[in-house]
Amino acid sequence: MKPLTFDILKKIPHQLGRAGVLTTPHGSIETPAFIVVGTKATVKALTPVQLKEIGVQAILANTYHLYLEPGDEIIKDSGGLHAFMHWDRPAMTDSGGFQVFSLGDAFGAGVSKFAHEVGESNKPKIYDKDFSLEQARLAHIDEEGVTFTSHIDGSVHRFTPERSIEIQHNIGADIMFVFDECTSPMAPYDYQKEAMERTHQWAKRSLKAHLFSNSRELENKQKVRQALFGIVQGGRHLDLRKVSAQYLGVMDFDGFGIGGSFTKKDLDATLALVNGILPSEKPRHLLGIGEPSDLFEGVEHGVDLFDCVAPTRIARTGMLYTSHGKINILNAQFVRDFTQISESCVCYTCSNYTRAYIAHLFRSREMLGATLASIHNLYFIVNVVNDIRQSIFSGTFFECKENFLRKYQHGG
RNA sequence: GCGUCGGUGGCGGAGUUGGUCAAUCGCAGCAGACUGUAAAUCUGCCGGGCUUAGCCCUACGGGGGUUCAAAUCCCUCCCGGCGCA
Repeated sequence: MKPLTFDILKKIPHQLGRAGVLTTPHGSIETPAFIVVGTKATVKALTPVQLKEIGVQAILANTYHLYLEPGDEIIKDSGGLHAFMHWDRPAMTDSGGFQVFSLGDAFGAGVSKFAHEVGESNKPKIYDKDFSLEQARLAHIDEEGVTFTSHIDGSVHRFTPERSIEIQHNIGADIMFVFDECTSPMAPYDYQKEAMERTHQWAKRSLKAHLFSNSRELENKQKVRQALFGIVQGGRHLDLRKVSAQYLGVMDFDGFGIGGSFTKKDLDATLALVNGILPSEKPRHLLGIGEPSDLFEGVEHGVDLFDCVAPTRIARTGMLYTSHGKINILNAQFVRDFTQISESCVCYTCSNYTRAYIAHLFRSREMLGATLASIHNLYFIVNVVNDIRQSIFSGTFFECKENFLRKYQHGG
């Protein structure tokens, strides 16, 4: 039996995009879908009840963080991630692969999921000439795996593909990801290639470890309920992306993640290429990307699942989505603004509170501000994707995209 | 009234063996950033003006003085705390 079934219900004509239903042991996910990030087995500032009220279909937790605290054994002994955090809908775990990047190459370097075009400098946070980023970084990579220095207490830990899978089995999410290496967009071509090849070897090892564990579980007559996604890498180079999609696409994964860092310019081309190669009957998850405009591009080019920290992270610093673009609620102009955050939004926050009130909460550092802002931003993003889904069924994807972006990007 | 300590930028509070002081730092304020969460975080600005990695004004209760040079020393006045009458 498979841990996952994926039914494609409707396609965007002449495009890779589609709408479907992904069914997991904890229920189904209507795709395309926005998966909410809950790194440490909690979506920051929100309760599961609030998440459900928003319409969140699934959450994504993180192997590295949960391994460090509270420890995957504790989660296992508590009955697994779902029981531990009281979340009964689908859940996924990222492998810790992204931390290879964020605690490694990206450490202190000011780089992230999106590379900026030339002209916008990525200013390193550390200017001291004698300061070695190489020494300061918290992750060191070799062929076998990655050695991490805990960002919490400085203790040293070792992740390999096999170890990541073992930890993810303990955590027990419905969908897991292979342990991969996410490279910096600044890295040279040769390194991107080397890292991609290493990621491919790790994918094989992850899959093997997963299947081996599964076969043992089956002998014990326990039902295997976890799915595993491979992760396509290749940085910003289309030739590498092609190789990666071809290499992983034929492997026995339940679905695929698309990882790495992009520029706004090369996201489209990369997705079109990769999703044109990956087997169409399996779900594809664009890892870590989810600004509104990215969602339209992603769906158009065949992405089924997204996750992104942006809506919750920026919410906690007072940045809110509106149909006319983002606003910083801390700006002076909102102090006496008694309208709702985003016109015609029917989320709990917009239904009951004014911009002036949210501004007051943020200015006085009241924690409810983070909660109300997170509710709004998640509702906004989740429903952008819901609207996209509906537009696929009604055959109006491009009208939907144009209408949304015209208002969102130009304030019209 | 006498004595004593103190009056610094919106606030708190450094600086008072004179120069490297438009003045540490914190708060408040004004902006910016954030895309598989080292993030309820981080960055910049924050007396005025300009051709803003720099320059020019006005500034450390008011006034006067000493000095090449004063927030820092002296005189005087005003205000506040405390003590004594």
